[in-house]
Amino acid sequence: MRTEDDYLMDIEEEQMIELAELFKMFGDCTRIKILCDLFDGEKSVTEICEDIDMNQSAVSHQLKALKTAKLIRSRREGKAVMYSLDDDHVKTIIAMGREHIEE
Amino acid sequence: MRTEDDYLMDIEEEQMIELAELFKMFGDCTRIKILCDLFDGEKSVTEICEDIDMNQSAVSHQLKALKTAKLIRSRREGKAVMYSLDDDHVKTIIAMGREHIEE
DNA sequence: TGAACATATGATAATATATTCATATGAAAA
DNA sequence: TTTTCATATGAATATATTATCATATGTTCA
Repeated sequence: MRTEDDYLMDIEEEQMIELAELFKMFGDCTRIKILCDLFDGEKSVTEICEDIDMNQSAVSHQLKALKTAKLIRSRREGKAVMYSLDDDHVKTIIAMGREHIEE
Repeated sequence: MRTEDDYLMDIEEEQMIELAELFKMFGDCTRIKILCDLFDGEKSVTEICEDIDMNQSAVSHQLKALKTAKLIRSRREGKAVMYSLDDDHVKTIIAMGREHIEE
């Protein structure tokens, strides 16, 4: 039999998994660089590649991951695809991280 | 020759790596559970194991990682070792994460 | 239409990470 | 002082993750 407690525990479990998935996005150097790069505003894939000095394929793969996590969004502009931050919390989270490591 | 630009880039690079390392700590389900569990305050390893339903060895390994990242601290009390959060930013970072996933 | 540019994607290989098991260390109590 | 309880740790295995390569898709312009 499934008690209400079990149910609540599963909710928490689910949320923990989601939280971990989210923070995983910040836990990779390439992705963090992309996010920070987008602090300046919307940028094309090519621009991002140049800024963070990474090849196009690697960047595209990570952009996809960040988009799936709803941290960035994209729109096409001619040949280019422009990416930008899609969540105000991104800056806050990274700012908190910076404060932590600066201690 | 090493220009000042290179130097500054390396600083950023270093900080990005540190940031990613930090967020990696939040990017694992077991560790997130441990951190959230410690929101209640100081707990022994045994308590944590029970709360998050994980075996002692796995928990100890992750506690070590969290401690190295300076997110938690420990003190011995008799046979037990008590762990607690070591940084105010932890709660804020997780709170921001929660807000993100609740949208 | 096809050449040129920009981006995306699947497969693979290299690397990193987490859990488990066995055991070591450390403290307290019998 | 040896038994028991609590925690830590090294090694091994299993799994996940990332970058790279080759190539596909999509867009513009000659």
